[in-house]
Amino acid sequence: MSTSQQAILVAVSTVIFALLPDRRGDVRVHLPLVRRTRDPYGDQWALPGGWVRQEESLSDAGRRTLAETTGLRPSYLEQLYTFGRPDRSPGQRVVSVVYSALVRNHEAAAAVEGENVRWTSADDCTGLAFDHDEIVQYALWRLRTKVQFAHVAQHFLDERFSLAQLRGVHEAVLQRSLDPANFRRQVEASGTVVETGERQTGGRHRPPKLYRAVVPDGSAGPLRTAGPLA
Amino acid sequence: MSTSQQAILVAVSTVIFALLPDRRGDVRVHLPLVRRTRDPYGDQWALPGGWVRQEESLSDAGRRTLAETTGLRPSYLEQLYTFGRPDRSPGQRVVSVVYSALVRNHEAAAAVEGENVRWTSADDCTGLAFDHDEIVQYALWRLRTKVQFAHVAQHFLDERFSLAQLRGVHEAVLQRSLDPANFRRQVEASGTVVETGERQTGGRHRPPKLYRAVVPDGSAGPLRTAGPLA
DNA sequence: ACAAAAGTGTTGCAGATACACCCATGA
DNA sequence: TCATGGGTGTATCTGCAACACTTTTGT
Repeated sequence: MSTSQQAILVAVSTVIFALLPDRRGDVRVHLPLVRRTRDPYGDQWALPGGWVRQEESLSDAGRRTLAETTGLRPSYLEQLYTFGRPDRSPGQRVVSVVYSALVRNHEAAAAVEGENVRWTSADDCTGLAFDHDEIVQYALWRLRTKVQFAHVAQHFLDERFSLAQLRGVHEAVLQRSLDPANFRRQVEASGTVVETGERQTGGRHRPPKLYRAVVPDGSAGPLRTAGPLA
Repeated sequence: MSTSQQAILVAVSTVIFALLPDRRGDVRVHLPLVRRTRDPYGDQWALPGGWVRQEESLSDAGRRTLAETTGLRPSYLEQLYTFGRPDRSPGQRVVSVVYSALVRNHEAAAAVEGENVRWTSADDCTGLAFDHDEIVQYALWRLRTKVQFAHVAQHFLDERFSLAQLRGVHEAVLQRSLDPANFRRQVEASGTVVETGERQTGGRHRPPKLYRAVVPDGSAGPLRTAGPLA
């Protein structure tokens, strides 16, 4: 036997975060779920995902299955963790490589909401199929402990944004208010966003400067162009 | 088709770090390599690893294949990343879940060094089979950017250790010298190590206090008993 | 007594927080 | 002119790096 085992299936799942208003109008972290149609956990809600095909990369599989099930097309997926307990899927052995991404609100709107796709508040999202509850908790913990200005700006906001918008994003993610003055200085010191020279007019107040994110990103996985300490 | 694909193989590899003296006597980060006997990359050096069996968890597979190839048995494996480029193994599609661990010197000595197992300095370790060069670089980057007092103490040192020993470990990992006074304060402030009350006698100098690591560890992956911000 | 390493104190710098204050706009 | 949020200045606090200094052992 040159390759002693065959019967392990490789799947991908995706945890997609967006900032949407909940019933009370507060902006909170949400994620899309899909209803399962087949039997392990039939009819229950689960993370978007599917099988990895022979010739596609893991992240491509994540992108493809996400698009197929929800219509979402995030630009950048980050690998989160690989789950492989032998009993995590009844009947067959499945190893799931889980990816995570952030999407802008108008991209989130592209999701084909309906009978089988639904956005849920990430904090009270429970009772999912398989070990997906655990996966969501871990993804949320990672989001909150590793927020970076440029990263969040680039993926939750449009190309140009005001610092107030960026602050709003951080406040929604971290669930606490931040001092505008100190937030501004931190962002400026980080060097990861830069002024565009433009201003946002139209509000009933002084028009804010607009910024854009700088940095190619690739922060949290192999293939970094130039990692820290390198 | 209930499960559309079958032909992806799941493997594990392990990057094991130990602090060993190099030819010049300097303590440096080393890792064990095994010589491949079969053909993709036959005779070349590679990370220890093997196929995941049907009924074992991914980390158990890591433990087992590491023991089979090298004789090493680290207590705690941490998942590093999952590599799955379609072309990373010639001929067949292989997804490799990579784990990392730290071992004490006397544990490292348990490795069956010989014709087919060799410890190498991690920094000038190149020309490995598959994409293993890339994996080693990433593991090393993670080790150096995420050094934590308790974590390193627990896995590189014996149960009781002096702060000088702990400092020596950090200096070897980070490849620079550290101020003893500041190091002591940082460690004490971290609260992750605690005095045992004992002292180390026998050196030709003032006997240092001995410490031991506190904390259940489980720091960098799901299944944390109580993660930050929880 | 001396060497060597353990351990303590002190100072200066850098970044973060808190908060007072001024600025520009729409209504 | 006032309400609203944009934007600046500044005192204070906190943590860390640097380094001088004292203490305790073995020889």
